[in-house]
Formats: sequence, structure tokens, C-alpha cells
Amino acid sequence: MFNKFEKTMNNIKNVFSIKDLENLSGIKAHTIRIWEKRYNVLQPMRTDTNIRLYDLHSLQKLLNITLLHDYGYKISKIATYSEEKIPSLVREIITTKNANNHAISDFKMAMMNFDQDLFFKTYDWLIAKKTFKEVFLQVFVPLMNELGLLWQTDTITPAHEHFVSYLIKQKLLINIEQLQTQPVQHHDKVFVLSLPMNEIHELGLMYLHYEILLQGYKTVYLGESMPIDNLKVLKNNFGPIVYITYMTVQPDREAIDNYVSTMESELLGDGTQLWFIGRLVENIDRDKIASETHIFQSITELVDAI
DNA sequence: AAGGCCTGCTTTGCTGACGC
DNA sequence: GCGTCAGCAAAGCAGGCCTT
Repeated sequence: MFNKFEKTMNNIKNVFSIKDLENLSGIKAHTIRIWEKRYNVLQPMRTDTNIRLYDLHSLQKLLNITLLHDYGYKISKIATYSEEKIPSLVREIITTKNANNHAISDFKMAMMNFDQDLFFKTYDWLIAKKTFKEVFLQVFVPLMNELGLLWQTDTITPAHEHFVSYLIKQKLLINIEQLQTQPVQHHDKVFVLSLPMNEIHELGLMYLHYEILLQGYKTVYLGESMPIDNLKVLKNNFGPIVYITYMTVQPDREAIDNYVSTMESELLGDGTQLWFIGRLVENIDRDKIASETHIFQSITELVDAI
């Protein structure tokens, strides 16, 4: 229908295909057509070859309808509501039970429209009723997972993803900075956080930084793409170190065991521990790792181990 | 030729009302 | 309580058109 360039331009101009709406709302394209035919819920524009095109307002309406629909409202009933009734009903309905989903919808809208104000407004609304920890784990993590899928299906561009992840980083940094003004409570170990070479997915690592500071430990945050021999230097400065490495897309599946064993031979000793987390750790051969090496399946699992 | 989207028609699954 | 029935919603299928 569109080539990749046209698709990108369309999504930046906020013109969406029926497939985009399916990906963003979770409602099947087939069902969207049926709803249109039976109840006229959305009135898309058409190309000269009769393909449906939707604007941002249609997307917003569909996301609202999806929330009501999930909540048990029949589509036939929703269709009778006026244009203003739907959003006001959505506002009425949102309780703590589905606040998360509603916030995710709003963050998606903010992203598609590059709307910073909506992002901040939604964040403020969430943070008024939840802790930062809850917001991150219940809203930001699922949101970022969804964005990965939306990127894979060509529904959003890297620009959209970067826009949102930068704003999330900003919120993380504010919270981290607040904690860094507090005195260190525990001195039995120091946490060194970094990403492996060529790895740039930093949000998870930053969140761990926040959690570790929250527990009152000293941290050294090194961030993305850190060579192993650079990590070694830290051993001159600090006592027992826990090196945390977050692996999202690097190192490659074939190289990962080698990477882990190199870290073990370069860094272990003097009470040092190596903690690995991230999507790729499932590829690590657990039979080969040292007793000072620990692998975590989830953020919460690692936080419990601090 | 293949894949995506369009439409119209059919089938399946669910729910709620009714009568017993 | 429970079986039947009607109506609604979603999914499935077929055939055609358009683009790559």
C-alpha cells in the first residue's frame, strides 16, 4: 500500500492505516471495519483507491472505545454515545484498577503527537496516586515493551520511540538525583552499573540505579557500551564490588558465554560479584558460570537480592 | 505471483430473556 | 435450576482489486 518512506511520513503527519490502529489499540482491523459498517463509530478518509486513512482524533477515539469495551460496554451501546460522552465516561470509569492502561493509552497519544505536555500531565496524574516505583514497573515497563512491538510492525518510527524514552529517562534522572543527596547507609559493597559493548538500551539499568540508591548503597553508574577492561580499574578504588550488566541486544547469542567468562576471569576475586540481567541472559549457559556470578530473570528478582 | 486491503456472506460463541 | 431461543459480536471465508 505504502512504501516505507511514505509510511514514515504518514505516521509523522499523524495519518494512520487500519493496520496501525490495530497495532496501537489491539482491536483487529476486521473488527474495526465491522464497527464502522454497523455503527459508524469511526469515519476514516479514503485514498483514491478506497483505502481507509485515519487521523489522530480517530486514534484517540478508538483508544477510548477500547477502554470502555474492555470494561464490558457493548459496542452497540458505545456507538449511541455522543462525541463528548465517550471521553467523559472514560474519565469517570478510570479507577486504580485500570489507571495503568489508561495512562499507557495517553502516553501513546503523547508519542504519536510528540506532545510533551500530555506526557507530563499524564505522568503528574499517575504520580499523584502511585509511587515512582509503581509508575515505572506498572506503566513504563509495559509501555516500552509495547513500543518495541509497534516498532517491529512499522507502526512507529525510531523518532517516536526516542521521544518517549528520553522523557522517561528525564523522570528517572530527577528521581535518581534526589536520592543521591542522601547519605550512603551501607558500606559493605559498592554497585557498579554498566551495559556491555555496543549496548545502548539504558532505561532498565537506570531504574536499577534508582532502586539500589533507594536501598542506601553506594553506586558507580557507567552507562552504555562499557569495555570490560575499563571495569577492572574500579577495583583499585573500592572494596567488594557488585558489577551489574544489563544485556538487552548485546552481546550476540554466540558470543555471550565468552563475554561472561571473560568478565569472570578479568574481574572476579576480592569478594567481587557479577550480576547479569536483561532479555539475553537466558542464553547464558548456567552450568559454566562461577559461584560469584548470578543471573536474574526480572528487575524485581534483582531488587530483592540487593 | 504474492500479499494487502476491500466487501459481502456465513459460522461460531456468548449472553440474557423466557417459560417450565 | 435448566433448556431453548433470539440477538449480538467477533471471527472465518471467498472473491475481487490494487500494488510490488
